[in-house]
Amino acid sequence: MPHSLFIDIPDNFSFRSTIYSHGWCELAPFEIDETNWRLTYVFRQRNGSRPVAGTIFEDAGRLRIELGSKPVSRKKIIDDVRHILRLDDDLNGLYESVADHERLSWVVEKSAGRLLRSPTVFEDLVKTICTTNCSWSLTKKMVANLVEKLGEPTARGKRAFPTPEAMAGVSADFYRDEIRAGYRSPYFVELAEAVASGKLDPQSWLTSDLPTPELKKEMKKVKGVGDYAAENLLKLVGRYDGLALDSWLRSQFYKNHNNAKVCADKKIERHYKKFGKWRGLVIWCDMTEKWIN
DNA sequence: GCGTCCAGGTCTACC
DNA sequence: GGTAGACCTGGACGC
Repeated sequence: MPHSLFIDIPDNFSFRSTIYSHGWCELAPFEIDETNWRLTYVFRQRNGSRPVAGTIFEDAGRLRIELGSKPVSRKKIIDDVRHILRLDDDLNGLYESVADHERLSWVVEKSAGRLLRSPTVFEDLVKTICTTNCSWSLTKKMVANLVEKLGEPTARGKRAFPTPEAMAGVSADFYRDEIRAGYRSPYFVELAEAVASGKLDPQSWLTSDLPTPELKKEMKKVKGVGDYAAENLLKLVGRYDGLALDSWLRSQFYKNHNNAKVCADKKIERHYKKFGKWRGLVIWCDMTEKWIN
């Protein structure tokens, strides 16, 4: 007998647009079923209890979470789902800024703009470092290795994303040899030790009062986090005033707005300047239109 | 089969 | 503050 939880769907929310908003749905312990439009994630639980896998899908106008076993805390699972799907984000400002735009009005129609994220900023931070200077296939492999080799198993064998403590418990050689993380290996050891010891609290970035440029500086203190990674993380904590330009985003801009010719980042920045604090989200929606539509 | 390039960049040393 | 060179990995590509 499955254990199911239900969440009402808020206005301006699209389950499909959200779970397919960027590549995160392909990174373990997320799994996406594009045939039936279901998203599975392995949730950590409180009190040292085993993680539990949950599959999220739309069911009669609500979101249903079908769990592999009875949860210790229903509230913890629901809070995590609300967080990863950005159910409580207010994107009215984004929609107002693109509503009359010839090329971008679809964002309103499709209720796009909610970027899927992990339950913890630590997990998003590690995953973001795994996206730097490598192919997407290698990113997926590194993250899958982290989950497979360091994640705690559910009763049925799926695994959660590893805790900072678990990641701090292995050496740089382990990251090199088992995770295939290459030069990122010592970065992961340093990061995990800092978070496990309480010296660094990435979760506090969600509610930080720091202005965005200052918060970005804080993020860049983490080894392996540069401009792109910090701006990607800023988006995941709800700040969209950085473009998070990477090679993929640049190439898409060249194709869509510059006759496939390379141009300086400043030109890209000028193009989206008018969208103000929403510009990071606007460029992302603009470049991923084909994914959603 | 082998060498080179480069992908959802960043760090360090040097100027 | 700006820039060159090094850095792991693994898939794609040319030869």
